Amino acid sequence: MSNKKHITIYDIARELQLSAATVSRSLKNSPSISQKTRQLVQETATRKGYRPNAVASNLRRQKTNTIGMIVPRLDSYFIATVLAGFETVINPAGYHLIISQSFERVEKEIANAITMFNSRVDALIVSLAADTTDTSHFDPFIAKGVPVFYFDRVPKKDTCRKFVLDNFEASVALTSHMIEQGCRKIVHISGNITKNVYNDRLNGYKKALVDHGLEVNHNYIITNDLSFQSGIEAAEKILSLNPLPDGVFAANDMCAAACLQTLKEKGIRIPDDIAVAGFNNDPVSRMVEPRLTTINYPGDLMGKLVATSLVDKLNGKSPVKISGTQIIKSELLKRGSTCRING
Amino acid sequence: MSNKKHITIYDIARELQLSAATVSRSLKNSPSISQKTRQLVQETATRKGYRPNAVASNLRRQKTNTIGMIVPRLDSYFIATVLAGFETVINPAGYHLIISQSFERVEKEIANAITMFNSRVDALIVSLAADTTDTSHFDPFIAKGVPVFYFDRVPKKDTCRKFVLDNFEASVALTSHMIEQGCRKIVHISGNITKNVYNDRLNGYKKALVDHGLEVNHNYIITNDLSFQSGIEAAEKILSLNPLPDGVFAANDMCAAACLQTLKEKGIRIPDDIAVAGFNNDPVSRMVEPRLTTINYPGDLMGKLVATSLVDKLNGKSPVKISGTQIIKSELLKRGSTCRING
DNA sequence: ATGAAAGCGCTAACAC
DNA sequence: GTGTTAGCGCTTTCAT
Repeated sequence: MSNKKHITIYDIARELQLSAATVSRSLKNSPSISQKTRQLVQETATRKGYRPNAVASNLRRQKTNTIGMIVPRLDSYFIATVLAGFETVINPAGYHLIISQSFERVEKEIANAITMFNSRVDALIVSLAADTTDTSHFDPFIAKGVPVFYFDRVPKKDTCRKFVLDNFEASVALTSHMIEQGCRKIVHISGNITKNVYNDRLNGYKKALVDHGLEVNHNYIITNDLSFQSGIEAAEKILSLNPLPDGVFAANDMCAAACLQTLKEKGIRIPDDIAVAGFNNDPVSRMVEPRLTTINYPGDLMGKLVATSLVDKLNGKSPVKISGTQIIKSELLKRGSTCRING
Repeated sequence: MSNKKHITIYDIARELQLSAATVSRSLKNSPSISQKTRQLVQETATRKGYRPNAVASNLRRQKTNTIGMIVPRLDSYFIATVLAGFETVINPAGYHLIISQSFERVEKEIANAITMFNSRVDALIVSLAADTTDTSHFDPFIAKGVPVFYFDRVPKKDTCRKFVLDNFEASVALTSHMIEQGCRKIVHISGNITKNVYNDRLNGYKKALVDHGLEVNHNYIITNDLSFQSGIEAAEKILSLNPLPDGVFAANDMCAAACLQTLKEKGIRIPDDIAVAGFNNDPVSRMVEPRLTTINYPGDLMGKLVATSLVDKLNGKSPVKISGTQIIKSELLKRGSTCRING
């Protein structure tokens, strides 16, 4: 913390011949203190370089005004936009954020949860790690009445508060669009299907196929970690399939883009030979050529919704909703990588 | 923080007919407590669901074991890799991280600095906002002996500890490579040149031109915010130049990629008509076609270096270095967007 | 090997 | 309008 001494309210009190209580009240502009005293205290505080000790205040108030957030990784455009939206709401409300990454591993997620709990965050926001199936490491928060909200990667159980995109509907819309463009043999590249987001996308894909009288071919479903590298490997696998597929729908843009690029390098024409689509509307979706058809995932909006709902709850403004799922409408962005008709 | 009650060491002490001091010591495995008592206390703590109150401990110890980090934005691949590297070093050392974003604005950076100070972070790591010129908002940390380390976007003054890439040398190497590929009229797209990173890149570009007997044409230097959108606008500006440039070196990959793509759409052949290069080795650099020549910016390594140096200092293992700059070697990645010879 | 007591800096009843 | 007092939960000297 420091080696040199901090100025405390006692230092100010002594100098002004006042009690610590008066100083404390003046500093927070309590109306029970005279204008004159308040101003005097505030000036003195500024002059002496007083900085309130939030640690002491937090201990005394039993509140930290800190919201903890645990996310799989920070290097995702979607997460970054959620964070941006989230902060714009909670900061004016007097809260700040502490962020940690699980790196997609439960053990780290558990460790982070413990740290957050011990730091006495006022609320916890979580998007689950890839291999998290059990969420009992968040139970202590619930038991102590600390709100735990999930977004994007949420648990199955419905005794919690969740914010998700309409992954299923988005996937149906996207797959249907590909079918309308003439695709009949569509490969789906999925992530870890124990996660709602990937499972819903997979199910939406299947539903659209069935609705259009197409068969679900299990050889056409590839599961990997949706990374850049996996996109390249998926492309190679796709090229080895017989008959050759005429569409690829990957569950994120990074993987879709890498796949598209690799297919092109192998001489496949996009979208004529194989149409390709992604998910998330990540900046990379506009970098590849042709641009990637994808689903707009409004992270900023999601961040704001979660934050607003949370702040309302922390301020006791909303009825205490322990559970409930808020579903955010997605938007299909039709772009060159799937549009055979208008090129 | 909570509405229901937390278990404290007093609860354990009462149950076991011990003093709080003994419980506290047992919990941290102090050798002055008998094995038997220690084990008993630990078992009881687990059974009762005891969770140490870090807030109280921090207040008492005058140390939070928390490192604050202020970055311009989180939606940058480089920053994300720095964070990943940083955490892998500080966590095992018993520290955790609190992150906040300045969104490239000083006012937010100042507000974040105040919050970090009041939260009594044990150290502060900063990469400056675009419009930060004065860094006096970090003085209170210095005054209290809290280490402040800068990385990437660092202040000019050398009375601080900094970690940077060899931006100047990297830029010289990249520009020279373009000249060797036959470029004679190279446009440079720069960011805010009050920032070392952009200023150094600009100067490296100029140096390489001069070294090769080429003239620095100020119409060929475009300054913007290096965003995707700015890349598109820069491309339009470039196409309006007479004579048409034969090379573009943008100070980051996102802008370079957007520019490359826009140029291509306007019928320019890359690299034959115009060669394009970026900076950072962001994933987008491998998404465009041809792939973008760029400078590898090892964020992971930088994060680890900063963290190691900081942990050493916090543990008193290193001589107290108040200042000093550590320069990290970059690497030129020659790719299709500039290579005319082997295409 | 264990306990008593003080105090980190702040806030909030409760007094007057 | 201001002061007194107690205490948030923990750690640590000093005793024993």
